[in-house]
Amino acid sequence: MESSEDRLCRITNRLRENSYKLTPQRLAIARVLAESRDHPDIETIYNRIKPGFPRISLATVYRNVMVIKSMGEVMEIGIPGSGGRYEGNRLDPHPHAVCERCKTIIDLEPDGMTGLLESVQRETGFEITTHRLDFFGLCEKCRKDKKA
Amino acid sequence: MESSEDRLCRITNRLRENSYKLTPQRLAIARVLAESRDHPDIETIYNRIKPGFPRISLATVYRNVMVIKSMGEVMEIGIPGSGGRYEGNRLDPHPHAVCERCKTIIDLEPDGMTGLLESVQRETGFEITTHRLDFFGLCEKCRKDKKA
DNA sequence: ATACCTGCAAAGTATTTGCACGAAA
DNA sequence: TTTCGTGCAAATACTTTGCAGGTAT
Repeated sequence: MESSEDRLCRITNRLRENSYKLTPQRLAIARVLAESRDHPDIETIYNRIKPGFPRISLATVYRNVMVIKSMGEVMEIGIPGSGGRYEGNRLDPHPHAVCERCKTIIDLEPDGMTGLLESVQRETGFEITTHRLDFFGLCEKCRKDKKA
Repeated sequence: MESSEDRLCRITNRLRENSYKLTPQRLAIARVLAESRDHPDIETIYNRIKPGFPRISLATVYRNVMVIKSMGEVMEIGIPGSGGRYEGNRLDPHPHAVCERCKTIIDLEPDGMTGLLESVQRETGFEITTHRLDFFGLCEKCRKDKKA
């Protein structure tokens, strides 16, 4: 996996390329995305930034995550019954295991998706840009907690 | 594929089993779900019912889709940047091709997912209840429209 | 008769937008 | 200096909830 620093560099380069100004808030948001090994939602990102920027607003976080997403440098993982979750440390589509109880998201390794992808393009006539493969269920911890 | 009538029967039976009253509005919502070959959102369901029930409220549609979903008789397809979409005519998880421009959703046939599923359970310790595999891109029509 | 449902309006969430001031280039 | 970005507050969109009257069983 690319290092957090590499990811951050890449994001800031893309911001420059696209003539976005490198404000401290924007950089802080990019850093949180690049460094996160979990899959934070907007509010979590906001809370991680607040210690360094006590006056930052939620709107700024929304705006900048959207900017970075529009450049394709962060992926949104939408899970039913909760706001968007974001993954900025890797950009290749890969499967997730989502716990429906505690909302934990675990990254899985991609598996022969390419063959599948080609056959979908052929069958549907779609030009496929990305995909998602997510498994839903209960993680080990929640299985135990439920019994107790 | 199960016929719409079979699907509707199954849903009404499950409603009875769970002691839900069979109100005309509830039945109308179940029928729309059972008959839809597309993937309507709440408002679309509402609009399809309105001709027969001009005074039905959006809240009733929300409530009943939720009831039917809680019995596992309709699947929710969440796509980023739009409200929930619902699929009531088939219950087996299967892949979709989603057009990011016009939001059309096309059903695909499931493909050797079971092997993949087992290895995920083994690797993560999750108890997997369902999954989703969705491909995003541009449908043929939107590809042409974009060029024009 | 009873418990559940409905429509309406109000309240919640989550997210976006208008604006005046401030900061990056 | 110019253009863009920020924080704030208001607006929007989507969904849920409280309630009084109505309906299925």
